[in-house]
Amino acid sequence: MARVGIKDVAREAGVSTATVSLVLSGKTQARIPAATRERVHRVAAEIGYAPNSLARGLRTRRTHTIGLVSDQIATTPYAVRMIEAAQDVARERGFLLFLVNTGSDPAVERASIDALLAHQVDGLVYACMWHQVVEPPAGLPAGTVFLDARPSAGGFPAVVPDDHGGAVAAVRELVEQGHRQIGYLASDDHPRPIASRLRWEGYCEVLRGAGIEPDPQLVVRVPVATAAGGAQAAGVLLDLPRGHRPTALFCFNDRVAMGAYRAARHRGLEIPRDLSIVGFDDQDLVAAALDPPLTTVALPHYAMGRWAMETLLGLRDPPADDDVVLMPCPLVRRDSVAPPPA
Amino acid sequence: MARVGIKDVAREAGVSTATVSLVLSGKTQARIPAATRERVHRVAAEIGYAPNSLARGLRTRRTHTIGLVSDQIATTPYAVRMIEAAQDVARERGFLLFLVNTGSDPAVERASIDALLAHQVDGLVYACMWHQVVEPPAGLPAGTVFLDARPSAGGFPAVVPDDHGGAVAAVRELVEQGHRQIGYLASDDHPRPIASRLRWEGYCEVLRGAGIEPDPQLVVRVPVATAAGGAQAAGVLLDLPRGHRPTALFCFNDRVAMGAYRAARHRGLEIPRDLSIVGFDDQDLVAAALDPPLTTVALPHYAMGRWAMETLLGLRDPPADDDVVLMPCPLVRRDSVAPPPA
DNA sequence: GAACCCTGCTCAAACGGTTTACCAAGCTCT
DNA sequence: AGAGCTTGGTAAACCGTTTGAGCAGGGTTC
Repeated sequence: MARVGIKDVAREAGVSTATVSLVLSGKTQARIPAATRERVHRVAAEIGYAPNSLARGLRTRRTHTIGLVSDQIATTPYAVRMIEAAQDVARERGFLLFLVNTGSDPAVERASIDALLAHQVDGLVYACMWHQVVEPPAGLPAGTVFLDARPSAGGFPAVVPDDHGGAVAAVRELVEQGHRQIGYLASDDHPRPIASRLRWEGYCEVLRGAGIEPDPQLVVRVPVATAAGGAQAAGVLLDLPRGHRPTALFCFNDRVAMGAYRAARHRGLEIPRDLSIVGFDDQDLVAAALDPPLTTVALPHYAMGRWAMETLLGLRDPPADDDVVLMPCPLVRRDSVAPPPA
Repeated sequence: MARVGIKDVAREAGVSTATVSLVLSGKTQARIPAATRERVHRVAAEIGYAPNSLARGLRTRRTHTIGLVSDQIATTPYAVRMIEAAQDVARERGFLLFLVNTGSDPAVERASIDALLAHQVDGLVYACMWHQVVEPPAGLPAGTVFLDARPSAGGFPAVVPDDHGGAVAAVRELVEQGHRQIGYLASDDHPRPIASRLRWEGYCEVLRGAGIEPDPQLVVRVPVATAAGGAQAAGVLLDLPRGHRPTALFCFNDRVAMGAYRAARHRGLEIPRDLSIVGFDDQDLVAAALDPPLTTVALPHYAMGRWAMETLLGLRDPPADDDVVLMPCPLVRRDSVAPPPA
């Protein structure tokens, strides 16, 4: 059973393949009377014509496919929203998305990019699951969009979360409630130095703005940003002598905050009465599920994913060269912040 | 700057395009001496030849692409491991993966499948993010593999988690510790009737096997399977009069278990001393992060994803028609189970 | 009545590979 | 010497579509 092609339609409709092509691809400027158009459409439907995008792509040099290469896809669950967003935009515009997960292996990355280019993708998104600065692999086509990653030397459109701004909002929330002694549970996790540094800078900036000199004793690095690490790190801050102990904790992320909850509970501290906590990431699985629900800063994964695909498809003006777009990270107020105890 | 093609290589190497094709596609049975092969390869590398998979696919009728259409991708974070697994297998075999997220919209689903077929994918995976029985859309090519979904009328290879077996393992763990009054926090969430029913059946089976008649009072449906719902549902069981109150809780999933922890804590019950809890799903973000870490049943997302892609690519024998493969759900022992209080 | 312009198409050349059939030259065997 | 085999290739069709150039025939204009 041979596939039915444009020439079968042409034969059945008594026209040439050129006409069929003209009609089916909706070239309205071609001078084809409505009667013929209708006949072609009818025949095509009758005999079950299905187009072959390969042939079309070969001829037109546009495939309506986009490649998305990502370092990871499943490790940080909510980051997958970026991929969802990119896919949504692509689909809305009639594009199909090739998804590749390189596991951060440069050889795989190379091979994947080559395979995608061999498949004549119309564009590439280079995504990371955490905000990182990356050395772009050689041979990326111009116009490749960086998602949640900034190319070390610029030269590509890129979007990353505004970690600094998010931290400012978070810490300002605490300061406005009257806190003066605010601890920061920083990450020392391998791949996320920038995010932690930017958040720390935002933290310092707000404190200084409020006339508080950041106390180095109040920032502790958690070696691996999990609940266990957070519990331990929070512990050292909560065990500080009275008067030195922070009344609020700004946590590198929600998992660390989850650990901070545990540390507080073990010491009989009630949140937010005795201790205010704000997290980062808004992983709703943990942030909203904590008791009390955690005030945190949302990472704009969906917005970044959309932005990336939209600029790739030319639906919005790309930023000036070497300008990295900072996507706002909104504060999500829940119930873990209150004024400090008297 | 025209792309360099096979004919450029041919010209530079002083051979025909046929020879170049033969060499580059590694047809070892063709009688081409090593010297010529080497020359072709060298020239190709020198002038930066990059193959065009479209042209190749057009001719060979195989594109080395697979389409994966999924109802959702980001809602249940760890389910994305299925996609990762499928992608890993595809990549290992030199296949590229088209990812489509339909949002459960039949029109989008239709259009997406048509687009994938137009792109001449070599195969399709139809995936759901929760174990479901689905009415397959019309026009799915034979051999389409169902992932975490069973086609209502059979006819396609399919793999789903062995919810029943997982529940048996979970409840047996409790029974073996000596529990006799075991509550079940069931789900009434809209899209997951099968999973909850199968787990419930496993629960009943183990109890009966141990000579315990399941007590309808001890199963409570949580309308929406979140921590909040779980806390509420667990509360009704924990507030039962002494002697009727369960000593252990089997939870539909880890989020519900998280709520059960909270309900227990509010009532001054210590886990596992006063109450044993086992979850389901092994969402490590919550299961491993709870205090104490939660004993639960793992959903074999990665294994199912691999299985799906492997059978699609013909790397393993497909099951007999209408046979749905049940992937084992292993019990993950952590610290939330102990013998009942004396 | 010649020149020109519409209208409604068609022709055929791409696009970039793969593959089948065939060929020329040289050697071997009888 | 001629048949037959081996070696090292090549020619050309083919995959399914798009698209620029062109053409036949009728109507209009000057």
